[in-house]
Amino acid sequence: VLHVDLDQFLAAVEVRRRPELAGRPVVVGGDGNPKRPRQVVATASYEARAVGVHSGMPLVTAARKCPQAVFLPSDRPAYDAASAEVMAVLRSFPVVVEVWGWDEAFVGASTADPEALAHQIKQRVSDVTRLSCAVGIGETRLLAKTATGFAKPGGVARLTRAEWFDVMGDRPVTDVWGIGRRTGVRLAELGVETVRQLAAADLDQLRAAFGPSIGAHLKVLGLAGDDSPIVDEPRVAKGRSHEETFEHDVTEWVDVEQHVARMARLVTHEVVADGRRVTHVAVKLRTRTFYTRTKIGKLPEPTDDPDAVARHAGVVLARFEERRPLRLIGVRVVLEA
DNA sequence: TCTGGGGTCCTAGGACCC
DNA sequence: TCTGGGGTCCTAGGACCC
Repeated sequence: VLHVDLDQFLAAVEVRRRPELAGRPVVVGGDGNPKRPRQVVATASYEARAVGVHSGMPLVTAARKCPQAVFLPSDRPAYDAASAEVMAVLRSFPVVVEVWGWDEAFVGASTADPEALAHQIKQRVSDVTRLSCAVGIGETRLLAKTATGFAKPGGVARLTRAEWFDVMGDRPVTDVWGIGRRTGVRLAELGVETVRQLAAADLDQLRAAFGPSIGAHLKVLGLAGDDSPIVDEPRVAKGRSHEETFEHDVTEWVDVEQHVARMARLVTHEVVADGRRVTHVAVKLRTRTFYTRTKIGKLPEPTDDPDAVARHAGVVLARFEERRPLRLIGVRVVLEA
């Protein structure tokens, strides 16, 4: 398994079309205006990261830490296109390519010299797209993905099963891809803090605490992952969503209704263009205090009619009893298989 | 650090039925 | 009718990822 991960992807795409930005701290996110609140960093260039700017940080904070940075709006179509370029390069090799988001892919290959293949991939991606990437190599997705962390930026690294515990064994479980902060806290309550302890943890205890599926999965993660094959079948979308955080809270309920109807029609148009039909529609609301609730309703029958989805979204919205000012309104549709 | 947007998967629990 | 067990469908919410 090779894991290919583009370096500072969004920032790199921006620098590619504006070469004068090379070497400068670049911060991509929101509408590019760091004075406006309620926006966050999508990607920071390495120059900006060097002074503490990172993904998820409010733009306002990033501007304070790095006033000399160039702030740019997030340009989704540009990143979609750049991502497609990179994936096409990967598919030009005799390998299986499993796309994993905008800027990552797992590559399944049969080769005696994976390092050589990794360097060829890196070289061709660079030649064709002028974007750089890191490549991790391993016997499982998790080993390859973990190796990429050591390869960044722009390198090649390999992590074998045999090396797993030497490298990861004493690290906190949250260093493992797929284990977040919450699970880290719950594992700590069971006395499991390191990757080595997770690998040795009692399976029944994990299952009792996390459920049969997740419990077993956690132990597998502690053991460097399983060797489930890389597949290149295009993933069929399960749903589509659109949400907006407003700079100023939406206080009038009629405005909330209009936003919900607009977003419902928007996402329905998008999925209908892909030949899909909508089975459920969900509405998400978030107040100023970050109190967030979602309600979902099933349509009487699958539909491709944006107005029908908008009407049903209105019915779901009406089930919310509290009508406080909202910082976020969102709509998600679930798609017929 | 006053906290985006777009996804996926899993679990719990209630309703309902036999 | 002081009351089992199993199954399915549905919604709410948690958790994680990029």
